[in-house]
Amino acid sequence: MKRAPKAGVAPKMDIRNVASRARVSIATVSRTINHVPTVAPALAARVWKAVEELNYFPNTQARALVSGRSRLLGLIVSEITNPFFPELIQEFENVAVERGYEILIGSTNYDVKKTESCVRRMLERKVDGVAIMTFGIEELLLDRFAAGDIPTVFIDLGPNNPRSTTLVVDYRQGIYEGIQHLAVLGHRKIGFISGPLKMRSAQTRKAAFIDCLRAIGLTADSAWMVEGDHTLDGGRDAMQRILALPEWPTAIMCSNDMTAIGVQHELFEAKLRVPDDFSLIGFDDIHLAEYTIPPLTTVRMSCKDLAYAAVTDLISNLDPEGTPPPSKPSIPTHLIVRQTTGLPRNALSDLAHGKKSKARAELAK
Amino acid sequence: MKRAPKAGVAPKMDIRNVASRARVSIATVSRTINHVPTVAPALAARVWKAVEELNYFPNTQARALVSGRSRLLGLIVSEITNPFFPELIQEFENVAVERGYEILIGSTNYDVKKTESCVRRMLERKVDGVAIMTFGIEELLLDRFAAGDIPTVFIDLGPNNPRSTTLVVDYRQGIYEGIQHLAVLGHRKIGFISGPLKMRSAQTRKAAFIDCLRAIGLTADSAWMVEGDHTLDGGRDAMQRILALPEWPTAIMCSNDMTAIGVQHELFEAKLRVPDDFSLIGFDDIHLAEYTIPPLTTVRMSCKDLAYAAVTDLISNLDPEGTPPPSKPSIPTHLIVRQTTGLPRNALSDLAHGKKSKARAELAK
DNA sequence: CTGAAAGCGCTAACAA
DNA sequence: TTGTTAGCGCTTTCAG
Repeated sequence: MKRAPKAGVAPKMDIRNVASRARVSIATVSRTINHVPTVAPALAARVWKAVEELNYFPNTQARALVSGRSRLLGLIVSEITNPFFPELIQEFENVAVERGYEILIGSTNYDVKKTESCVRRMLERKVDGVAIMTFGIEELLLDRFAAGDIPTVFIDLGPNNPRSTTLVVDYRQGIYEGIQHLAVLGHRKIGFISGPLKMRSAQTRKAAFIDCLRAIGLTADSAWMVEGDHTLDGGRDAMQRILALPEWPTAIMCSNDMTAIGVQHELFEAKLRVPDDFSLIGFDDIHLAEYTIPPLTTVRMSCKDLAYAAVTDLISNLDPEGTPPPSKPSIPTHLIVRQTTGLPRNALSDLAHGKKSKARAELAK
Repeated sequence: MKRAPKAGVAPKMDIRNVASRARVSIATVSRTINHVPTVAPALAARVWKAVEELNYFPNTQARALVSGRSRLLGLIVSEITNPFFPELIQEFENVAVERGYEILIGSTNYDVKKTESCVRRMLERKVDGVAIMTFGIEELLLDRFAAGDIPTVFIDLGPNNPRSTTLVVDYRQGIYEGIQHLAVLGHRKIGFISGPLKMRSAQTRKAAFIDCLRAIGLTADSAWMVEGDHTLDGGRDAMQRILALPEWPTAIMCSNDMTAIGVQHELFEAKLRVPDDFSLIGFDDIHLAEYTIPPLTTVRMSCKDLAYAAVTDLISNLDPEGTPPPSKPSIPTHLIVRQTTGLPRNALSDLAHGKKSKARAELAK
């Protein structure tokens, strides 16, 4: 325990201390710190030296108060316990921190009360911008932030507001690849477990599914399209409902990976096998997807891309001088084939009976 | 689009607007808002009315600047992508928000650079307190916060500092139950996959494992105690190392659920079965544990309890007038039996040959 | 019980 | 180029 010159508590460093130690005015310190170019190198050097020696760093609150910018970014997700979001949060945080922003996280849990609380907290803390990554537009969110004139970035569909940008995800590509993959394997009866349909992006994914089915000449059977809620429990319940149906599909696409994991579980409980009895495709490609048993075939949507685009858009919307928001390539998605997809059940026996020469032909590929 | 009297942007409400509308001084408004009891009810009523009408809420930055308290709580976790932490974060956030605090999340990813960045960010934002839930004391964290005189709460082992409290988790109980459970099933060769041993709590859990083994008359075989890193990949790799051993244990305890899921995956890839070839016990009981295939037997540690205790301790450490930190019950853990534990492999055939009468006796229970 | 006034630490005119 | 100064919106003495 070395004797410290200063007694335990840090001696409250402020800009004035630095100024006097560097023998300049506080304005010069401020300029130096903020990299205003008009500071004489000699002075700047003295200032930085003092900063080092005193281990000074500016008071964020004061800065925010006077500048009106908090350097806080809001990030609203639907459910922090869905592993997709932590992955997204991590990426988001990385790039935000790198740019000098802190992030405030809010989880809506699909709950109106919680959503309102999120919005209010963000407004109160005066976030400079907010990313709404709930994959579901809630008018609620929209209006409140628009009213506060806070830049926002939404997914899929946002307000038509200059302060707001919209990230568009190309769901269709990945879903198409998935369906194509199933079709090649011989599947003709494909079910779909959607997200909560009150969310726009759940509808979008479902619509994409239906379109893609049609594109390869299949039609969607509405009995096989059931609504989930993007959770494990939801996936399990949805699968239960499908199993209660008089006729079963041979393959199922899920609106996200958690749903698919719930389905796998239900199938396990029902002593049904994946992919022997049911082929299964998820969506998101969370890290866990590689570890399910068997490993999940899924559509990858890069949360890295999403996060990067979100932060970038937000920040460029804040710094008017910054480059204008560049062209918006849509976030791509594509299929990752693992082990939950295989031939439809009975395919082999059907083959043996020569019933499906077409399937055999495709198998041969 | 109704014509708004005010043009789009909110007309920058401040305490002065409220004051003039309520025909009182700003000091009175401040007192009212802060529930200082000495405000005449009549005035208070006028103030609240004005607040309502103007839809006013105080500027957090200004408040923080003058009061020196940011109402921000830091929460440092080791890895936000480990599902245990989002569950913890959610609980933490719930109780913090309820008490009027916002939280700043930092994820260290077991990385020194990132850890330092976390600390610095928290310090810069002037958090009122910080919970270090990394399950691993890093001297680093300690010193920095102690120097800043910021209240902290650690898990397992923290600094001996009045501004700092320590949450103690009763690992032993749950681990003991787990080992007992395995022993009753007839397991005698039990392996352990720890967390990163540079973390204190990983050592603690391992020590608890060894002790419990001894307590029921078994001894730990050091070859079967391998180091993991609390991740899926780590669990998989650790299991690979175990499978490379000349002799295998019949059961494996893991230091957390992610490790166990990694193990399950590796076993699946190796065409080994759980629990037929290996019994498996996890730790944490994340929601997912119920959904693995087969569902994971694990030791539950309530992240709700943890989060609640952490926030409570922190806040009571901030409000000197608040109740002094109450007695510290340790966070309990206990076994949740699901389907990854069963008889040791060959138990049945051994029985048939009458080799293990002892096992038979226990089976009978 | 209430109001006037002095800052909290910093940035951004405006002068020099 | 640098320094002086006026606040940012709020809390908190200190008088009244």
